Parts: sequence; C-alpha cells; structure tokens
Amino acid sequence: MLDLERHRELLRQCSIAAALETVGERWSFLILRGAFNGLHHFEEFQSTLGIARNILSNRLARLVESGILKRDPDPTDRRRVAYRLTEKGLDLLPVLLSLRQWGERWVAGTSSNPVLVDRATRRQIAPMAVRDADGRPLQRDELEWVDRSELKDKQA
Amino acid sequence: MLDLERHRELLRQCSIAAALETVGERWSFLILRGAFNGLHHFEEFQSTLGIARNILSNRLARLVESGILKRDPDPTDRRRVAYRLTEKGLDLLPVLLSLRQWGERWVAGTSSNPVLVDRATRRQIAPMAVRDADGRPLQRDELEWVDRSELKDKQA
DNA sequence: CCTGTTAGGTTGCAATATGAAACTAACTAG
DNA sequence: CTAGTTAGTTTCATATTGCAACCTAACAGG
Repeated sequence: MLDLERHRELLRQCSIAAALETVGERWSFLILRGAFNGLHHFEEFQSTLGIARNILSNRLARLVESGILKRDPDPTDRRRVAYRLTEKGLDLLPVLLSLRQWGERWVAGTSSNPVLVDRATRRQIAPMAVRDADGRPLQRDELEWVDRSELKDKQA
Repeated sequence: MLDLERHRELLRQCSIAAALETVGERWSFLILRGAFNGLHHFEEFQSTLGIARNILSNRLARLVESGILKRDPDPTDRRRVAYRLTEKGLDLLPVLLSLRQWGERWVAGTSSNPVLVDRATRRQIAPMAVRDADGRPLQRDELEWVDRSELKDKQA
C-alpha cells in the first residue's frame, strides 16, 4: 500500500514517469515507430521488428489498453486485425521524431529513411528544437527551470 | 552471427532503434530526467527515484559508457562522484520534453513542475511540435513520409 | 589514533520479464 | 473438404529486475 501510494505520488509529480508507464520500454517504442511507418497487422510487426510473438502480443494489448493503438478487425477477413494509432498515439510523433533525430546524430551517425516532409513544399521538416512562445529556437543557455508558481504569465 | 548481422542491419536502418539501445528503457529515462533536474550523486538519484541500487549502478555505468553522462569525481571528497550530462546527453532534451508534454496531456492529465522558461522573458517554452523548415508548426495532414531519394532539396 | 558515518557501490537470491519454438483456434481459398 | 493463413497462446530456458544485506574506501570528529 505504501509502495502504491509512492507510485501514485511519483505519477502526480512527473509526467515523464507517467508516460513511461505506458511507452517506457524498447519494444513499445519500436512498435510505435512501425505503426507510424504504416505497419498494421500482427505479422507485419512481427517480421519487420523481429520481435517474439508473445512479447508483441503483450505489447500490442498494452498499447491498446492504454488507448495509444486501437484494434480494428477487418470486416472482410475476420482473422485480420489492424492496429492503428489513436489521437493519443499520434501525439507521440514529436517524441519519436526527437528520438530519431538524436539517434541519427549521436548513435547511428547516419540519416535514416523514410523522412518526413511538408506535403506542400516537399521539404524536410525542421529538426525538433526547444522554442520560445514565438517559435524561435532557444539555445540551452537561454533556458531556465522555474517553479510553476513563478510563471510570468499564465499559458494554457 | 545471423542475429548479430540482423541487429546491425536494424541499427543501420533505423536511428530510433539505435537510440533505444542506449536509452530505451524506463530507468534510463528517469535517470536522465533527474540529471536534467539537477541530480548529480548516486544517493540523490537513488532516493529521488526510488530505484534499486544495483539497477542504478548498472544504468549509470551504461549511460557513462554511452557518452550520455560523464563521471566527475569530486576533488574535495574522493568518495563523491557527480554524474553530469554531456553534450550528447543534453541533446536529449527535446526527447524528454516531448515525452513530458505528451504525458501531461494524455496520462497524468496535469501539468508538472518545474517548468522550462525562456530566461530572458520568463515565458514558458512552446509545446514541442513538428515544424516546417521555416519553423511553422505543421498539422498531421500536412506531413508525408517519403524516401530520402525523393527529397526536393538537399538539407544538412 | 580510533570510531562512527558517508558515499558509492557489489552480492545473493527470489520474482518477473524476455525470447525461441511449438502449438491452437478461427478463418479463407481453391 | 484440405491446406494455408492470421493472430495469437503456451512452455520452458534464459535474462533482467528488485530487495535487502553487505562491502570498501574515504572522511569527520574526538
């Protein structure tokens, strides 16, 4: 009970911890990346990711339960199930892109494929960056952590 | 050998997978969040995060080996070690912020503390968003995945 | 100097998670 | 009907996590 209470306190204090409860491990991230890249069906995920079937089944179920993916049975073939990103799941795009760009720069050392472009201009999206309220990218020394009570103006 | 080869192929193909090799699990993320929030010492991480000492030791060592944290022994007290983010580690800020904002919106349902502000204006940073090359936020239906060879212009 | 405290670990072992491979149920196509 | 397909489920060996105790080196104070 004390553990549960501390757990809840942690969740209240930190949204990262809350987020990590649902997506905080490697296979979930990779499944999400697959979903963003157009994978839908169990076998697609399994063969593309090379993930054990029981782990895939477990993670898919968890992502569905968390509301990140939804399970769409195919009316024309009752065996087939499409797993699709929900609004909640789609909102993870900045996370995935940030992670990808970091990986490109610091781990893989190469750019990867496919790339995300602005449909209208066909130009690649900008690198994910911390920006001020007007959209100007901020350098790290321009940033500061403050207590929420010290905010200059209330922002939604 | 075949597994190793496939593993390498996956890393080459996807920078997210490469990134997840180093930060792809819950405790690493939470340690990084702690580091961004000013934690430095073993005991600080341990008591703040409530993480098992052996897991903390293992993760810290891994993050140091990956070049994300560096290990700074204190010259005035040789027992003490400060773990600090490297350039590589600091570059994970967009990942952590994206994740945090996602968690605030979809999991915790509340805003968390501390918050990141522009030092000059004291205004809160903008939500992480996917933006075009000029910095304009893009909606999801404005985005498209293309093969790198189809890029309209070469961008660094 | 000795004793107690501190800091950063390490160790042993139980519980839990992962992964390989086989199996199953339901469905579809010919 | 048979054979193949799809999405899982199960079994069991291996790996990882977590609890709690322990250890070592360094320090502080009397």
